[in-house]
Amino acid sequence: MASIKDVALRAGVSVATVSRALSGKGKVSAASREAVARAAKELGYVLSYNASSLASGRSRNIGIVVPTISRWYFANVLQGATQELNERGYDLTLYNTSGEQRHRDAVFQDLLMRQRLDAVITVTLKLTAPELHQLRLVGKPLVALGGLLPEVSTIRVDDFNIASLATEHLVSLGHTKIAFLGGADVFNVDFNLPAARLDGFEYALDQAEIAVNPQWLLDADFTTAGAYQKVRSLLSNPRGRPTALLCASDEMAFGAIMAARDLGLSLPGDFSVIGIDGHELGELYGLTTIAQHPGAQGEAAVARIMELLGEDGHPDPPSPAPDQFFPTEFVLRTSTAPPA
Amino acid sequence: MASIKDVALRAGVSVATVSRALSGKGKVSAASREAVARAAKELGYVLSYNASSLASGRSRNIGIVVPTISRWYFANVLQGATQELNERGYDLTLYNTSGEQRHRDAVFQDLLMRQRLDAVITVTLKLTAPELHQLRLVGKPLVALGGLLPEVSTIRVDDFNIASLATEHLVSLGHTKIAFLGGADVFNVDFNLPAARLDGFEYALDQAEIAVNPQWLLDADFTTAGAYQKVRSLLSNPRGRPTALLCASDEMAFGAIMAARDLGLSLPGDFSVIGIDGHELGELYGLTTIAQHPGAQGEAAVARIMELLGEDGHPDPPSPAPDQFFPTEFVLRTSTAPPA
DNA sequence: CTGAAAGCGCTTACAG
DNA sequence: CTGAAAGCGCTTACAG
Repeated sequence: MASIKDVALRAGVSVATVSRALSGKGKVSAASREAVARAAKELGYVLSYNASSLASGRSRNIGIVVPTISRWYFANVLQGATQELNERGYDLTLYNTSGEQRHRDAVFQDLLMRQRLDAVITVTLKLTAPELHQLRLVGKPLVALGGLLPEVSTIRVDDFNIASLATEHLVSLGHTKIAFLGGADVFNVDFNLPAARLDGFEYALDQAEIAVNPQWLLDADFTTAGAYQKVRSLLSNPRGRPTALLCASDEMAFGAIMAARDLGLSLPGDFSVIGIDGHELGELYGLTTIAQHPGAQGEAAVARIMELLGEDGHPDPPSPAPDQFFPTEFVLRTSTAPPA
Repeated sequence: MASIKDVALRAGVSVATVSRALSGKGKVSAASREAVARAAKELGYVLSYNASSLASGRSRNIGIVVPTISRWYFANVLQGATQELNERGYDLTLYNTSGEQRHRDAVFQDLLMRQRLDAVITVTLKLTAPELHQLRLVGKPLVALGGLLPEVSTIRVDDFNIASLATEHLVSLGHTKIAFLGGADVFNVDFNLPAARLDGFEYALDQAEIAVNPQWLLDADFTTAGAYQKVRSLLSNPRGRPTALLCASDEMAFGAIMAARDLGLSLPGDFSVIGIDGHELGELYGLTTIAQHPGAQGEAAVARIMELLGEDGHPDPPSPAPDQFFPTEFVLRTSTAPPA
């Protein structure tokens, strides 16, 4: 492969001039610039990122750490982040801790440390003190998506408020027998995100002076199948069942709807369901939900990283200021209605 | 951050010895090895991958190019690939062409070319001649997942056979009025994968001497919602409807099942559905399907890459690609039964 | 088994 | 505006 020397030789200038011409930094005469461009093109030259990074200390490479990939929220965050990074000419190095401590250790102790990254985005991961310390050691910008980390730039939705709003919607429809399906701690994702949503739920009920039935506070594993089982049991209790349910994720809400239908209940007449997420399938299910746009969150995380890197050459999408919550959207469909 | 020099100084040896001790290559006395290990640990030393790569020509970094992330198959391929790579101490650089030519060009013309990778995995992408040429220029091992590429090591399932098997299953149950729901070309994924599955379908019907009804050959966009619309129309045709349907993906099969139910049909009594994929949700839907284990495919792609890189990481003389089909699995559940 | 030294391919003060 | 040169932090023949 052609190196910068070959280009310099062919263009009849020094390597320094080639570097300046190609990077656009520093003054270069129009003539030199053109000669370099031509020579580079003729030789099919592409610069070595390793060499460039070593010399300049900048990698144009962002690391992103996720607890899993094959779940709706994370796949969509990645989708948004990759597109935005691609747009800016950055590479993305993907680390998947897979909820396994062994993988997680490997990521934080080895992979992340190797100075190949300009910055790091963590998604829904509660870093331990040693992990945070490690990252600080490396001295790279860090943005946390989906949860609060001490002294770290964070992008997140207002889980408490989302759950409270969803609950208020059910209450305003006239429901008083309302259940909550939260998520158990999975993937080492322990931001108490489920807890914040549960708090919002209880707060809204409290405001409406509706008693919380502890039997109707459930947990599943954030999957459709897991929710199906729980809700099926919930609705089959011979001592009575709720008329409405708030699910902490849309995927769980799908399972809830399937369970209700399989039991012969008609929706929303017999049973109202509201989710949280904004999953594409929600439309088909007629699911009322609160959309949180994970793709846009991924983009926002990248935009914030670029700000931190001082890379403001691009018209940044309106990323919320550091201490604001990422905006969400109430989507009314047909899975919620007044109780029969 | 501590550099190799600092370690050498502290351990009282040369940088060459440090390099050899830490990499495990070359002879080093036990005493030196130990001194180096201790010094490195005390200083919290991690080597610079950029410098290491530049000097050695090896990156311990694999590129993977996907047409999208937020679709079941791709998310699961990535899940498998990241875990396997993590296990081996490799980084993964993720490129998402997003089905947009602009992104695709950026990936192939720029990002991929920058010599930061040891090898490349492409997923369900039919590379153009220039793209293949570019990749060859870089001279890195290449593995194609999900489709056949000329002179490229390939991992793929036998789409023709899968579709044929699924069709035979319906035929063996006694169905003669069988429809097929394929996938339109999306994401620039144009391996004629849908075509291969259609061919298998038609072949099996032909073997059974059952005529293909051209009205029952449908296309959707591989999404549940898209399939729902198509199947709803299919089943509402007043001139008669099929008693069974083969869907080219499980996600589409879910849409088909939802459509049939919404029309008041009972499954599988009135209508049998079989999918292809092995999606987790299939269990909940009782979907009979042919599982293709994308996570395992991702792992297999990584394993093949490692073979191509050779044990010491240097490309071996190209051995003939072991062009076997990736194994799939027939999963019988309750969505298929003899026609009423 | 070990070290001095060349070299990987760039970037960037520095001096002109 | 331009070039010579030092340096980024490693690896790896080469010679002991």
